[in-house]
Amino acid sequence: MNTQAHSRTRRKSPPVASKHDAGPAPLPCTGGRLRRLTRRMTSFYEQHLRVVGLKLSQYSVLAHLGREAQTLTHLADQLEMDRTTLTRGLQPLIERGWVAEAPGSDARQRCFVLTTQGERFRTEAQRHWRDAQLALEAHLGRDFTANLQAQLDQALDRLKPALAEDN
Amino acid sequence: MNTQAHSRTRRKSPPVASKHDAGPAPLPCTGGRLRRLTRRMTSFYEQHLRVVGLKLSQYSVLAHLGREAQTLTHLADQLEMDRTTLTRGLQPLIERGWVAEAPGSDARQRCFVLTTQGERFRTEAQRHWRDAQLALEAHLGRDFTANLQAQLDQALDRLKPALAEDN
DNA sequence: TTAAATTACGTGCATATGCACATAAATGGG
DNA sequence: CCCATTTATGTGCATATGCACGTAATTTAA
Repeated sequence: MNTQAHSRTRRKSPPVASKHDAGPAPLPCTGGRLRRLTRRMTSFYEQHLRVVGLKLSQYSVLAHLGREAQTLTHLADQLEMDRTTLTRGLQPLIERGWVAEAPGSDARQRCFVLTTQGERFRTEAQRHWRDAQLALEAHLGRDFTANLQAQLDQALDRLKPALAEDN
Repeated sequence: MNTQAHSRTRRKSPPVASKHDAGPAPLPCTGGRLRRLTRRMTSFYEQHLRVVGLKLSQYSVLAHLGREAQTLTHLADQLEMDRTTLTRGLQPLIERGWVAEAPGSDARQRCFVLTTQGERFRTEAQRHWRDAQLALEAHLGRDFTANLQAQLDQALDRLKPALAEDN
């Protein structure tokens, strides 16, 4: 399924370091690496979540929902994701009956809660998420993972003001 | 624009650790954090790349292209991204005249090169990318960034076999 | 109270992401 | 030389991502 059968045979012409090579060996881009790792990591989690038919993002949303209704914007803030992304991301969860709209105090806002069914489902999904998390930790090493996690959190924290700085 | 005005008023009921709270404070998910950080970081880079109308991913592709034609699959391998994602991602770059298709030895494969125009453009884009990278380093701290980078690379490396393990 | 500013949201657009499936070209046996 | 397999790629589908723009409800100011 996962066509990862690459780089098993050296290409015929050994990569000479010509100035106009095919791969100019780009300067290290932190953002690029991050995106790469995210792709792999997401794929890793989703191998476990596949049995419950969830994307990692969807699990994240469920994990942040509860029985107390939350505004779309509030939830988006919690998840630190774009509001409009969340709007669309909630759709499939609502259709599958895991999330429902609840009346809000303000006529403008849409409030969401986990349904009873959704709560049950989340518990099940959580087991698979946990498997993934544990598998990941086993694979990367406990300490390494903890370290990485801390590093990510710090970066997240330090990056927070940057986005709002010219507001 | 960035509606960061949240959590300014405590919810009426102080967050008691009730079992059914709105935000159940999900267990730490490395994948989730990674995705979060990627969103922010990407946004950071793209603030600088906006002037040249590039997404970070698009810059990444340009940065990995050269005058020597590369197969789609080969390029995808270099970028460690899905082949089909790249297929579509190349489209706008071709339309804008930065990338061109080159004849390949095999009738099946599509080969791509940077055009002369594309090379010029990439140089320009690279200046903005560099600004972003430097701004990032200034913001997070040199050492921190280097550390993070190393951490990401290690994770990337350790995660490589995992995906192919059942192949 | 009424008009202006603010707030909460939806939608269109352009990409990013990757899986399942389909196809054509190349290759390896027989 | 023909067929089964492998290889390189495309496409449909379902989401993810976020910006620009538009609108309705609410609040604020006059």
